[in-house]
Amino acid sequence: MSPPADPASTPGEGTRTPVLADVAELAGVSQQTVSRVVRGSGSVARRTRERVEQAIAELGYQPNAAARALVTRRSHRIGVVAASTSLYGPALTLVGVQEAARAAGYSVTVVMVSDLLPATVSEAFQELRGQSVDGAIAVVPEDASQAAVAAADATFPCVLAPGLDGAGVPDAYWSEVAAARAVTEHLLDLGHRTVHHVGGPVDWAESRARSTGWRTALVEAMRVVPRPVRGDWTAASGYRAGREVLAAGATAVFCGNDHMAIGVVRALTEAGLSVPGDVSVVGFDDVPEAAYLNPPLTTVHQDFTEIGRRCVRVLLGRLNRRVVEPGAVTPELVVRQSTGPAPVVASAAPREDAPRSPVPG
Amino acid sequence: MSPPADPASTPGEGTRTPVLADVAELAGVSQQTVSRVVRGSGSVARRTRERVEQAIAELGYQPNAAARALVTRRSHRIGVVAASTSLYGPALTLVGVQEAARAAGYSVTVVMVSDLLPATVSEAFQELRGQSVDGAIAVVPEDASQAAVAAADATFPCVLAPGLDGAGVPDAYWSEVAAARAVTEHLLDLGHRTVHHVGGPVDWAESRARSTGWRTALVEAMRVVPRPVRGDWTAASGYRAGREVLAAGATAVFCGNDHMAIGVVRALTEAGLSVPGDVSVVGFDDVPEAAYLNPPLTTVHQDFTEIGRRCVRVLLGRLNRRVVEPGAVTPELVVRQSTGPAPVVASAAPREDAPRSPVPG
DNA sequence: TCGAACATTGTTAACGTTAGCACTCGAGGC
DNA sequence: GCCTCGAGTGCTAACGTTAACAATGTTCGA
Repeated sequence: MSPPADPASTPGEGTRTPVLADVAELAGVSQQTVSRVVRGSGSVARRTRERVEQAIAELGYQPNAAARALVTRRSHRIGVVAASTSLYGPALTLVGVQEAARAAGYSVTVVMVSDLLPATVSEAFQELRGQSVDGAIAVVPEDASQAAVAAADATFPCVLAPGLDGAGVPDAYWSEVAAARAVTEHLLDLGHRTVHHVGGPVDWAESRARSTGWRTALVEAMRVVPRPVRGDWTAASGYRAGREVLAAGATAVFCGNDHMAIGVVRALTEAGLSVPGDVSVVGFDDVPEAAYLNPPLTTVHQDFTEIGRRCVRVLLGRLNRRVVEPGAVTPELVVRQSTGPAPVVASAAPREDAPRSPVPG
Repeated sequence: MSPPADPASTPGEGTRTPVLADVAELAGVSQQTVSRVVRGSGSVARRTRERVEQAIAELGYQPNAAARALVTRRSHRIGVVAASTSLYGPALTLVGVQEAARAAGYSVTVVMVSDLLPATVSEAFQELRGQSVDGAIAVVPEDASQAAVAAADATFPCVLAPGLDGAGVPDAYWSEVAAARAVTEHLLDLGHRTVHHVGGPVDWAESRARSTGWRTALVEAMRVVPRPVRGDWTAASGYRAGREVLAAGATAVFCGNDHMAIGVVRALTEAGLSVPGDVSVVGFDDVPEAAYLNPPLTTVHQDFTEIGRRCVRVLLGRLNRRVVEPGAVTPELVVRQSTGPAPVVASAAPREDAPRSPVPG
């Protein structure tokens, strides 16, 4: 067999990368015609087109994005500002953004921020503007970013990840509130007198939505609302929080995310309590391994990828001066084995069927 | 109080974004002088510089990246090709890449691939080349990508994530082999007669490195080498694999990553076995929640972020025609509570001190 | 006092692409 | 046969920046 006869695969060392003019010369047409073929716009005779296409293939020509962006004022690139962590939610949202952007012919430039100070986030947006992206998505669903997004939006189109669209509270927010309510009610239905809460950082909108849903359900059912414990999304913080709610005598704990729930379960187990025998624990997000934990975790499933896709849809709509409604992605309660009936308090107390009476204190 | 007197924050609707010429006119100098101030190169009189800087601030000028890239032939942007999943390792590596790139004044464009076919990966690199990035990093540590990277590297500088530098086997590979050996020896030292293995996809270099280390340790200790079971990194696949090794009567299982280990532990627990009482399980990667699982998982810690940083260092070095040795990041065995002494086989058998003799069959 | 070296600034020509207009044909209606 | 129309094509001027060179003064040693 002879060596592969693909000239494009061996550009040599001194060879300049081909430009429009090279293709034009080889095909014996003007640059403009080549440009028309490349962009697929305007009318080009079939024979000419074929000749040009062959020349392109032969030279391995690829249009220069910078030059195109310069003259078009469109880079076909969108920016994403994301929290530097590898949190499950943001990571998956990014996947969705990628997917949708690529499908629409856009590439994605990511800027990660290490902290969530307003200044840092603003700076990230400035950096993106400097990179001449067409628009940006903030996957930093933080309060801090809200102001930064609003400010940056004056300069170039920006979208906040959960779907907050500049004004008004996003549907996504209320979906999470509803899901958190469902979780709490599920626990109450199991006979727990009240539900403790291990929330995420208060400055995350998601955190607040979940806490709000939990509190609302409790208040509506006229139960005591225990003081929520705050974590930072990590299992380590969940562990610490777990020891706290343990000391508070909780029988049911709703956690702001699955990782914190893992930590809570650990703290409980270490103290000799069984989940769900003694204490029920619920997470949020439904990380892929949630179903395989010990015990399999009851949690709320979220379609983060879809959230990312919708962000792109909204942003791309904005670029074309259209307003696209993101619509809500409904999170769904997934009951597994970390939740169960409330433990019978007194040792030999007869099993009550529905201990639904308002708590004494 | 009067409204804030910051003209930059309210560019209005019809205002064109300012360009070099605008700044030059306002400052009463030539474009070139402004350019020099912006780039910080060349010599500019102090007074002139101050005047220009003020004009820049007043106009909120920001250089146009596209124009700069066009003339400089440097976009100051690097590309990353990553697997579309939100796997812990790649996600964290990306964080490291981001961090280092940003520190060096580069921004990062990410292309995610949904599958790992050579054609798909090659296409991703082509797309990046079209985006005129200065270089690219493959965080798709897959065999398929290796060829694609090599091919793309002919066109523009590319680096493969674990540190494979075009030729030769990377240090990173051997580090993983060593770590896997350490795991296996740890298990053997605990008295297990052999160690079963739940590996990742065979076409991942990491997978093979880990499997190789495991096999080597077993062979050196003259133990039977059980047929490894393959998973796909997910807990679900680990669960299925767990049932297999269970049927094979394993007393020690080394998993290719933590998530599969979670699945294995689940399968074991479900079958009424205790970990580590009946079976010891080890993971790989040390995801943050590993320490809080039930039981806390013995695993191998990896500094993925550092790997990402080093990739950038190597790539940026390449851009400046320097060869930078990535160096190896040594993974470290973290012993927690999922590993313990081998169970005593016969009910009342006297406890052997070191059951190190070669296995019967 | 003169010229050389230097610091500072300006002028001009790229970089690779696309938009806008102008041009050349052949076909078809009158 | 003339005019109009449209398809197909080419020419020219941007887009916003930087590199290379040229043109100023300015300073300093001889």
